[in-house]
Amino acid sequence: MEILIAEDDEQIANSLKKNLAEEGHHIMVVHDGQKALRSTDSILFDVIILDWRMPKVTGVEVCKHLRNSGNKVPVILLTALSQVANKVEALQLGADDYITKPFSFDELKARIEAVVRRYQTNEKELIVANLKLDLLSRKVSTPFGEISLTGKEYDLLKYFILHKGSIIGKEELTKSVWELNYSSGTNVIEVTIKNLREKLEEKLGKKLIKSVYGEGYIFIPE
Amino acid sequence: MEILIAEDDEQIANSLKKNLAEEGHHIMVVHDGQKALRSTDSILFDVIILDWRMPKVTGVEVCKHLRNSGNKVPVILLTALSQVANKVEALQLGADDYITKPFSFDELKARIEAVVRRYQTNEKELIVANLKLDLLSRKVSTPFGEISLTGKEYDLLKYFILHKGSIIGKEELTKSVWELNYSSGTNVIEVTIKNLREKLEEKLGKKLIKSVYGEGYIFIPE
DNA sequence: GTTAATAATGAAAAGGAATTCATTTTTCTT
DNA sequence: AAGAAAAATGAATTCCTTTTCATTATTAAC
Repeated sequence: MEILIAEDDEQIANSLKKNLAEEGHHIMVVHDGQKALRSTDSILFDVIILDWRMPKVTGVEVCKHLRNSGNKVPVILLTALSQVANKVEALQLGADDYITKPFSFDELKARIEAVVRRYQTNEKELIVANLKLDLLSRKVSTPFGEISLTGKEYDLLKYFILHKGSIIGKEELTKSVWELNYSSGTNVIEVTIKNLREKLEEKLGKKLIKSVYGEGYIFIPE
Repeated sequence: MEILIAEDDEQIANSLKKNLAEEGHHIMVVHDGQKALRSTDSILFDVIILDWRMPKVTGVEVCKHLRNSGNKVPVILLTALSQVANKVEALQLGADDYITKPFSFDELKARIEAVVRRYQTNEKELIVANLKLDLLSRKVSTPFGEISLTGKEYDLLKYFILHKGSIIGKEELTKSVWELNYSSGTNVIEVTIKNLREKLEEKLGKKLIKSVYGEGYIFIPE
């Protein structure tokens, strides 16, 4: 798992990094909220541990920014015992959990597993390579930002992702994506695929949908 | 909301019942784990508060039983400060959260709202009265057939259902449903609500969305 | 290299969703 | 009861999505 730790106390940060790395996770540590936000712009983490009090941008502000940007990565806040009232605020602002210092590593580990399990078993996201489809909001995000797709483009992309690695013929697409709304004798499929390709390539810089002459298309994410 | 409290300390139980009832919730209190399990057999709760230590069946055992039966109702465990190691166990056994005594009512209230919100938004369907929203396909079905909604109408209905029983102001709707696409100085909210009302009433034969003059709207499914 | 079949492209048209507008109705205060 | 504020309504307009169209490009067969 990719874990981001934002903690300005170096002793705590190092201890967490060491213990979590021993569990086989990939850990990135930053020491202020601004760097935390910058990291989330280009890396998809599985969970983020945020200290409450940090220089420049507080943990709560980081969390708020993530949620406002539509980023649902699990967030655990580390808090001091005195800040009870703020815990209410934190949960309301979108944190998945918080832990009160001092805490045991086992406790943190269990909480990480719990929030990640809830996140992963949502089955409400399709993640492939650098693409993440949120199946409820129908938003498509990448490390380079969100891709704005129309309804048809979204349905088409979802179909491709669910059948990645397989050649999909045009007739299959008419039945599965267009359903009853398809008129034969037009090239609406080619046009829609072209538009989807443009949007994906603009963001990801590579071609994910390949043509197979006379047979159809195949989605290869890498 | 229907809330089950399983707590053998009568003082704590009564205090929680009183405070939560004042928030408008329906509270059932039992004093041991066996009665808690029996209650869950016949009542669908929105959330369950379980004390860790209880006669006959402990809170952890109740939780374990629920999860083994496939019951995903949110569970919050109340624990004493000394029982850190068992907290790990509790989360791993499927508790959604726990609170360490002593705690403030505001903290409990916030955690209840957080786990219930996650529970409600985790499922792929929202079911309320005669309406069922399929959150993936965005189809709305009733016993009398499917209701064809536009994207905006669907988002609006979903928001109402997620906040049923609460008055929702127009400004809140602009921020939550329209987000950045809202132009002040128009009556797009009123028009969209009117269109949604028409479709719901045509199918269900009753008015679910009520106006509160000068404040906003409230969704009451029954 | 040529030809036919298939795919891609730029632009326009069609259709539907969302918003705006003008007016009417309802609600609350006085 | 009257007037102001808020909400609802019918219809039109605007905007966006989807499809259609004409043309060009690419691919495969010969």
